[in-house]
Amino acid sequence: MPNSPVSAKDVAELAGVSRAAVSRCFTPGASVSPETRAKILKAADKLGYQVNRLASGLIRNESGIIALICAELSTPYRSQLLAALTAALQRAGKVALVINTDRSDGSVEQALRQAISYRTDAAVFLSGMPAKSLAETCRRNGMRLVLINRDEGYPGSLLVRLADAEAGRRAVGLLQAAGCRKLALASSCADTPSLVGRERGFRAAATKAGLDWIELRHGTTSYETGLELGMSLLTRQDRPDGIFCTTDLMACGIIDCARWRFGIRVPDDLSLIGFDDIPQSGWEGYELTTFQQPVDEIAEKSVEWLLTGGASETAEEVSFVPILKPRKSLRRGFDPDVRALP
Amino acid sequence: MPNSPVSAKDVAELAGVSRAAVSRCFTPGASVSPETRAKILKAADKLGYQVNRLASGLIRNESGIIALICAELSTPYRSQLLAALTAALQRAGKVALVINTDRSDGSVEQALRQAISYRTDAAVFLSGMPAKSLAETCRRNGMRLVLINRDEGYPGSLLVRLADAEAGRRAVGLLQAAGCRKLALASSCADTPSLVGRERGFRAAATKAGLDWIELRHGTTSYETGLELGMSLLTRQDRPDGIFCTTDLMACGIIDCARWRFGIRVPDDLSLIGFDDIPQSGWEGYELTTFQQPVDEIAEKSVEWLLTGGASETAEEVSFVPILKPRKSLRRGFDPDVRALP
DNA sequence: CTGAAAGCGCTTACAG
DNA sequence: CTGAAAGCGCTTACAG
Repeated sequence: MPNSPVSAKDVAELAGVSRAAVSRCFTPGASVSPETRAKILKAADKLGYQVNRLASGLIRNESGIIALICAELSTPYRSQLLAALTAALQRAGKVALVINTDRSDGSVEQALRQAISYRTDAAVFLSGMPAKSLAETCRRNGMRLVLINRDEGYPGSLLVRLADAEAGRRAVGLLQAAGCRKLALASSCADTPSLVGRERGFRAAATKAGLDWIELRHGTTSYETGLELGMSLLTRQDRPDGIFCTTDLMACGIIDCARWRFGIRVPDDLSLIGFDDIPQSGWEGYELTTFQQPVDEIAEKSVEWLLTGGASETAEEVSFVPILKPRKSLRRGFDPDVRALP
Repeated sequence: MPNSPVSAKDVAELAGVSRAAVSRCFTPGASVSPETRAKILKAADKLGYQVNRLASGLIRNESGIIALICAELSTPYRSQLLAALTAALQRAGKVALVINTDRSDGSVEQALRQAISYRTDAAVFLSGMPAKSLAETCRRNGMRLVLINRDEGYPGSLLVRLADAEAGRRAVGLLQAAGCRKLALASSCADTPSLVGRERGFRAAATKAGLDWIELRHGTTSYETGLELGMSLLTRQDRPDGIFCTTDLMACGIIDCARWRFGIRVPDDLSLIGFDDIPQSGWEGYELTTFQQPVDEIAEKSVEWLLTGGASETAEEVSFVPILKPRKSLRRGFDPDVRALP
């Protein structure tokens, strides 16, 4: 029972070649003759040899590891993005190191230090944002950064943006078109760039349309917050009949609050638009009209950039526009031909 | 702009000590005098030094990386377990390499090979199961295995089990106590050890009680399957009034199907019990009575075993019993003192 | 407590 | 195409 994994040396001996030849055999593009390759492959297979990526990463200065830094990863939207990212990474022959961050101070910094110590080729931030100095350290170390749904990029990083404000703007138009008289903007206090963008767009459009609207922000970005948002909004004298909620998860809470606590019918008495298109939005109890985050495209694009891309000095940026996913939470009678709408 | 990360050598030079001293300074338990330690720490901090875990892993034969192998990780239950596991690992100073597996052949084998090539200290299987020969290879390489909700363990591995059959059994009693006349067992065709165990327990108890029950299995383990299960079950002549569904996700589908497609009231006309206790089960539209998987304890225990534990030759095993989480999907009037029930 | 030296498993110029 | 040799950044006996 050999307690040590087989190394290239073992394979070389069995195949009767040098360790360099073995190494070449597993290096794409290196030159080995068909005969030696065959001999080596045979020996490797027999011994169950796997290249030691720790060693090769050390020498080649490329570990093949990508850090995925993320808070609250069990949340529907996050876990979908995480799944898409790990899958895309795997298809590209890379591997994902998942690091949780929590609300505590220094948590993202610590995550990034972990990433650095494993010499990950890159770090993808699904949430949170590294301090500029730390980002600089990463870049010096040849580590690439992709920032998803963040405000600003850093030199040599990829910023993946979503047209959040645009969605907020469109929500106002859609709610109006659905015949809503009293609009509300519901959000959490998380103040992430995504939420802030959606809120801003809503405000801009509502202002422009000369509308008077209610605005409410509460707690964390969760289902429970949706419930509380619903409690506040739906007990008001001037109860809104059209709500744009910055997140599907919270919107589900509002719907449940409306339906089960107040008997308010969606969409008859209340129209609602969310954002994200989490799986639950499609469930029959919700049927939430929402803006879909193109999770797969985001993942695909991020990985593609990671793979190619000379480390440019400027911050690169890609933008996606969330696609409206019409379901049943907007009052009927509104024109289903969405393209014709604002 | 130095494009190479700082190494122990740089720190040693700046601090005026040997590279060995620097290494010791970052090795718990190694002997360094307070003065040299201070000098080194200062220099390291100034340079932004981070120990290269690739190199230390190589030399110490311990990478600090744990592979988490998992299919469909964006599913509510899986993503919760994944979050718990990564968090527990981080608290222990380890790091999680997340590998997706899909339904395709050889997918788990490939995942495990990835893990081996990164010389992960261990692999945790959240789903799927490695072939015995591969498991043996892992053990020879000093890699530990933890198998969650699997059927059998391997020598030197930890098997984490849940009392699935027990839950299935209790479900029958609870449904009976709720006054249900016609029971049904609803599941997917996934045939995982967990599902099979729950099904078996149900059957055993129903048989023992001399009950006649309907049994239906369908598709994958998903919300959509729940919908279809509902369609089949609720259109029957002898429509059941009590269902044990092996998974909350599917149970949510059944509830929605009953409520929105047939106007069947839960729990008045239909009682339901699920399994997992995913967050959605607590949402107001579901209020599903279910058995809770102790996700945090499972994660905690797994990591603890990973940290301690001489590699014993036998397969170790821990069992958890899922806790009944009473909500509102069981018909009222049934004794809320759950302890008194079967 | 400390440093010089050997070695982990690999890759990559460098000759041939 | 192939091998001998140097070197990646670290740790760990081994002396002192």
